[in-house]
Amino acid sequence: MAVRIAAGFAARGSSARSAACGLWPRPFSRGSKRVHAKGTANIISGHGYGMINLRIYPARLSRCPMSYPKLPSRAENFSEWYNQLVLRAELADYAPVRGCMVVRPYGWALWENIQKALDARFKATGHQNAAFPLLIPLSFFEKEKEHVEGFSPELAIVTHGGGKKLEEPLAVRPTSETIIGYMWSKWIRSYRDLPQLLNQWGNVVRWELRTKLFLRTLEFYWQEGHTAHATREEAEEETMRMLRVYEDFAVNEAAIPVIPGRKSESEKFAGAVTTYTIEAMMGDTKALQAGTSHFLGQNFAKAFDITFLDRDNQLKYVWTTSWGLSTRFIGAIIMVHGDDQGLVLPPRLAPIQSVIVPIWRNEEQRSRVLEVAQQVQSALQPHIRVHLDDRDHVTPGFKFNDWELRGVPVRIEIGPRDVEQGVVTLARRDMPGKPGKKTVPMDGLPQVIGPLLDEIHTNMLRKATEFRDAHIFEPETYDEFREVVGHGWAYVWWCGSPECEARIKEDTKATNRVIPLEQPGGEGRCIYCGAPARLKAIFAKAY
RNA sequence: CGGGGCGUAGCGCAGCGGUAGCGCACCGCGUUUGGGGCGCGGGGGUCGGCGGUUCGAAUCCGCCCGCCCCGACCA
Repeated sequence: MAVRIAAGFAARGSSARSAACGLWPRPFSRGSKRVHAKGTANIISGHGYGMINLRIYPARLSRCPMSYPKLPSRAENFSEWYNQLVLRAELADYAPVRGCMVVRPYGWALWENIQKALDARFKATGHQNAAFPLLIPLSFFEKEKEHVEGFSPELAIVTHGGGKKLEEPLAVRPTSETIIGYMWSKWIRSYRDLPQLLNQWGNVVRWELRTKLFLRTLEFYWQEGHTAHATREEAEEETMRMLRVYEDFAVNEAAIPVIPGRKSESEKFAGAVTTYTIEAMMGDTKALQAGTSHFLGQNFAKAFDITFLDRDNQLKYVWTTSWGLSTRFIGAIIMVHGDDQGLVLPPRLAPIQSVIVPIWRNEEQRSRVLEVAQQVQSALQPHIRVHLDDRDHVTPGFKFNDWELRGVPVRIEIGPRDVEQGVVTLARRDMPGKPGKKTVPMDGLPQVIGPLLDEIHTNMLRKATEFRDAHIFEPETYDEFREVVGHGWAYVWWCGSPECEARIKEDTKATNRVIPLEQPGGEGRCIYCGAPARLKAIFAKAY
């Protein structure tokens, strides 16, 4: 069993400060003391996070830390646009450790709203939350062959504790199938103990080589659901049920259209029998796996000896599933909806759903306008997450840009003219400029704002869907295929062979993203080899 | 780890042997405020680190550390 558990061989000496990144704050770069054995993380401090359920939307966001000339446009450099937007909107920042990020209050508030929306759905489908430890005996990873092969290269390993070398190294969890499997083998005796329907909110560590804020960081936050069932059918149903939960969440909370489907053998989770995904198209047409649900069969049951005595008095292995959605999803929200002005947050998840920007010319107007603004704030507070921007050291124009950068769905402008007439001016983030502006009476605002947020949600979903559909192509020939994966997705017949996938990847960088659940039926010819094919799959470049 | 680009004020940069600079941001005062206002004044630096060359190093040389992009691996 020559399994080498190597933690990331962090690119030592591999170059770089940023040319491109010269534009934003750099992490500390000095005073680093040498780390121990190459490839091992030595001391890990757990990152617990509390279940903070107060409704924090920062009472007063600090001003933009950077000089603020404009964001690069999406068309000119999508990657730069993304990096700068995350920093400027104060969603996250680089941590002193390569590949790690700090999620700032505004970003965390967004994550909390994601958590709330998902958690409610998990509870509604019968799951309970629990917490398993961050540290897992290294030996656990050797029990399931594919799992160890998949995860070994990216484990962070703790070798010392309390000043001494540990007898058995501990892995910082990259996912919790193993530790949960171990516990289930203790807890499960009979069919009466099934199903086990658990979920955990937490953080995991995977020693990735190439990182990007939210999309791929060494440590990330997520939810991992784990269930165990008496029968295969029940476990398969669970896998699909949770896939549909993710789909529902993406569409109805985040306004992100997704394609639910199955992953090919080469793309599936290490240790799964079948992996399902919700696949989303980003604004640069690249694909992103936005959530996954795995049918694990009896692989982990056998590795961890999770058995139960069934009604028929036979000892059987359980059937397990796992499913997860991570802070990566925030990256999806940014890249699906964002525009050249900045974030466009889906109203149901936005930390601040509406911001009030008061406008005045002199002291007298200031007090009058502010008073009205506060009344409007109070009137809206029971209904929506509203923030009054009463900063007086920046101009209204600055605030407009600032809140647009931060993606607040609705801006409420209140100036002397509005006060005079008993109205407010609303500006929609999803419709820049005059078309998105309208004047409404102050009185009816609480009744108007809810439907407006819904309309914005619907409009965002429609736009994202139209964009996606306009960039899904059905090439007939391989030449056409090569051409379209440069600027969109290719929806094509595929014979099912891993070799064709591998060749396509090597040739075009496009991978098999998803085999949609919804299939046209019939038969075609594999886009690569021309053999008879019964499946249509989506190939695309991906994050 | 392979290829490329880099490290000077919070951010972006100039300076490239002779006292550390500019723009933005920040602080104060005034004036402004319906789409990133303006003026005046002010604070802020072990020039990534260590060593070498030199009368003198941000600048030349060596080693190290770190960052970003592309590639191989991935939620």
